[in-house]
Amino acid sequence: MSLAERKRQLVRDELTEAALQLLAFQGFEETTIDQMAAAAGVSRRTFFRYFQSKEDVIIEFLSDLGRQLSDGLSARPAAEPPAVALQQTLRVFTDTFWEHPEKSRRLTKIMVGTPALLARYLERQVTWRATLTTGLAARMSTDPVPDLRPAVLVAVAFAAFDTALTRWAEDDAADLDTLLTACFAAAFPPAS
Amino acid sequence: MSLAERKRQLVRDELTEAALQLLAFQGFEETTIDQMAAAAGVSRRTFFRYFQSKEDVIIEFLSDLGRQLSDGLSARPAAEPPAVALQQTLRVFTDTFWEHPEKSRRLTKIMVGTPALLARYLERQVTWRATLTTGLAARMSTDPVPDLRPAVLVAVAFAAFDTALTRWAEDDAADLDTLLTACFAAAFPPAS
DNA sequence: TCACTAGTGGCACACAGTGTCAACTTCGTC
DNA sequence: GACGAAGTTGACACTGTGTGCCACTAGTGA
Repeated sequence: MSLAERKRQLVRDELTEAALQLLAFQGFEETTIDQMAAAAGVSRRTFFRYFQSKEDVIIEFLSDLGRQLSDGLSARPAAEPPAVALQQTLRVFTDTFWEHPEKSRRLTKIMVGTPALLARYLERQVTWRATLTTGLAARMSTDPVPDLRPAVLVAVAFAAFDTALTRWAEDDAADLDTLLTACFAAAFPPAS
Repeated sequence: MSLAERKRQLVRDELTEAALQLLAFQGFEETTIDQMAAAAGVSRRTFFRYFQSKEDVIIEFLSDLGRQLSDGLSARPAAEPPAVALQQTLRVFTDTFWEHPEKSRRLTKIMVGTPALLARYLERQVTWRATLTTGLAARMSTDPVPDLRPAVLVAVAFAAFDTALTRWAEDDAADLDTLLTACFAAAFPPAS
């Protein structure tokens, strides 16, 4: 990695860390971009050269998850039933979270507890759903336009995931993997 | 309704109608509040006395649906299985839409197609989910905190609903009720 | 006629986000 | 080491959202 790239990464990290520090004891709404930029020692204009919006500082950690998700689904064995394949695909989240457990939880709590951030997350989820739906339709060898099943299955999978994630953010003692398994079991009853 | 109230309603209607007119051939992002206010013949300041945000002009039509949803669920017979009760509860949407079919579809299309509006809708759905979860837990006579099933069932119901709604917005020939039934059938397989 | 109230417009302000430009750093090339 | 291209930055200006405040007006009742 070149010097310029490392410098860029440094500023980026400084910015996110400063943002998290401020958010921790002010809320998200109460923290201004000027404060985050000042705390990181850069100008407001520079902030927007690293992040597209105020929300992006927090949401960024799930930026390239879209590609990972579609890759994950196509990596699952073709014989696997949809519900299992989807559950395993959504493990990219738990895997990513596992790299920085305490930070992930902190971010998730903030995200779930802040309407503006939750909205951005859900907005992004819509695009993930679309890609996974086409992927699932392909492996089910059906056309997602007349056949609603792929879209519904993906939506149900995310419904289970969101429930697990929300609970995980609320309950510090909970384990995300356990919650995920429980939610998928409830969402996809044994018969399916 | 008093004169003052009717006047207020008049301004409100004028404002939403003006907004829809503008949105129809500009986008949502491209339309400013100044334009909407000017088109309705009021000041920008007055706009914010009727709507909390730019999004609210469009999203408003699902404002008191939260209460209707929880009322709807508690009105369902106790013996009814959760999946059926939830599907019937979500009919408040189709019922509401049925009052102004063409307008509802227009609004839904705009909503589904505009990230900012979709985000607001999903944000609101989160609160609906919470209230329906407590309601469903009560009728299942279980505690939603350790028992994840109520939350998951509600989430799955909305997953089915969203899929139906999205498809309905995309396909002009489709019937929302038919789509809803199909999505619920796919989300809650006969075994459950 | 005199308050009282609700609705309104106008003004100022804070903040998010974008375009532009001049200054500066980095890096490869001669 | 000098030089120019390319990338990074700060400063400024500007649009647009959303809010607080105050003065004005119209209707309402005493």
